[in-house]
Amino acid sequence: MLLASRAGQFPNSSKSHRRNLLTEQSHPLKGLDQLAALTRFHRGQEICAQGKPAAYWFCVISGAARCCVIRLDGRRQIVDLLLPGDLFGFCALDEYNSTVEAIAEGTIIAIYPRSRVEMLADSDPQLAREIRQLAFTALSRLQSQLLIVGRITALEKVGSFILEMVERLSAGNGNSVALPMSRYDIADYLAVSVETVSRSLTDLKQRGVITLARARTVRIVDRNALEDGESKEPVERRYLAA
Amino acid sequence: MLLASRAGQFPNSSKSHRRNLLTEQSHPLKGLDQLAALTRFHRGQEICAQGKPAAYWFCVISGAARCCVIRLDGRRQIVDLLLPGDLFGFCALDEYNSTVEAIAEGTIIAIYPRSRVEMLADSDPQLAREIRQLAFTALSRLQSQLLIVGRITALEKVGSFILEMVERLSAGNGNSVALPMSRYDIADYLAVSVETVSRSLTDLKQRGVITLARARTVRIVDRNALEDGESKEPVERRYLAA
DNA sequence: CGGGACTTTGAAACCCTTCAATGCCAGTGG
DNA sequence: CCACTGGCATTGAAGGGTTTCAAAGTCCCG
Repeated sequence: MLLASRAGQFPNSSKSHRRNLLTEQSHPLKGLDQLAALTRFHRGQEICAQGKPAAYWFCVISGAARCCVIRLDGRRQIVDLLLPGDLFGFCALDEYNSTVEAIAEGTIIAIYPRSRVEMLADSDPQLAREIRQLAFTALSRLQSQLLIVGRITALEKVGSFILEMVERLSAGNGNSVALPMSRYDIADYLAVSVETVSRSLTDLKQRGVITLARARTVRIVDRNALEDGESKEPVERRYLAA
Repeated sequence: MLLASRAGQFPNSSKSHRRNLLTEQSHPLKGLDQLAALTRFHRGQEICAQGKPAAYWFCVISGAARCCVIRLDGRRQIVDLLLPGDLFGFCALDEYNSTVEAIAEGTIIAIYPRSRVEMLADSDPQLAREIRQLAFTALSRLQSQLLIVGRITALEKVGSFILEMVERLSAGNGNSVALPMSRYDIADYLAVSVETVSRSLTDLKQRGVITLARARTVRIVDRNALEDGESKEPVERRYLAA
């Protein structure tokens, strides 16, 4: 029943994918693989919609997605960037309070029927703990974003954004990233205009802090400059902390 | 053991309070009352600290608290405002990633030993669901804040802030609030300067959108103006929406 | 009644948004 | 194969909003 309606909603889902990907890729909620419907999404395709019944939870297997809210004035705010391993679809009420769309072409999402997972969690405390853990991870993602959006200058926002993306997409090591999202996405994530994002990147490039092989390929040259972006007198602060 | 160390850490906690308040006040996690240590905090007093082991979860019984992070440059960002009924202290790792301080004098917090609550949740699926629910509520609080901080002008930010505070402190009905926090707190919550907060409030007052009986007593006169604050041509927008 | 924290107001400098236009790149169809 | 189209990215200039620095005003509590 649930599977049937889901198959109708997400025509690309296939069981052949499942066997390959869920065993190859590392992802949380391993214990739920038999409940997961793996589905492939096109760039821009909607995964779940604000206002619709919150019947599923989702996990990014590969690719990327944006969780966004459209304001009354038409502006879009991205309230979460979802990368492989991230669980989403949580909401306090019965309806999704945001819309999620795939960013990368061919983004693969594991779709879990919420009520069945919750029933399973009722009898499996370990699973319940994993779900809590993933919710806490979502909380800390949002807090990080709030800290980035709360910075003063756009240069700081873009700098922190690059650091975060390198951290999350390169698994901590490495200094370069292939950003999956457009300047528009970055702008709506940081709550600044597209032009400002572009200017900030150009600025960072000209200062020798980053290089841009192609528009979306960022390499960090001077990590300290990015990290110190938060403070105007980095040296002073370090003494205070010590 | 846990109780002993806690009593040392929070000298104001008392069992006499517990019996009165936990029965009088409505709060979540009713089933955990026997684990809760009710503690009273002074204005500005620290409830939990960034970097310390995350051994407790907390619930605001009365008063208010701010969850904040200090940046390298010394600026403070408030990443959550905690009001009666809000659960906090969740974190993805083993240490708190933010510091929580009481805002109102005599704020009362229920303190739960995390490991014992989690053990209890292992054997009580209903409790596990309640905790998840409260975590999702925390997520949606954070998302709301992100939407407010992501607005363009300070006037919009302050306007949304007032609406949110009326909503959360007056339980939805009523048009006036006694804000428990200072302009500095509001500024750090909205990521703008104190002066801008003050100017925005003055501006709203002079436009007849709100009145300020005393500095922290806000009454909404023209709710539409606040809600339309997201758009620059409120009249136009209304036509669009219709 | 005074001190201290909180709040408000003013003016200059700076940053961002907005509007406009150009440049870049890939995919499509002739 | 090439021109064309549309989405994405960059750059420029003007205007407006916010920060910052400075100072005065207000309120509460001891």
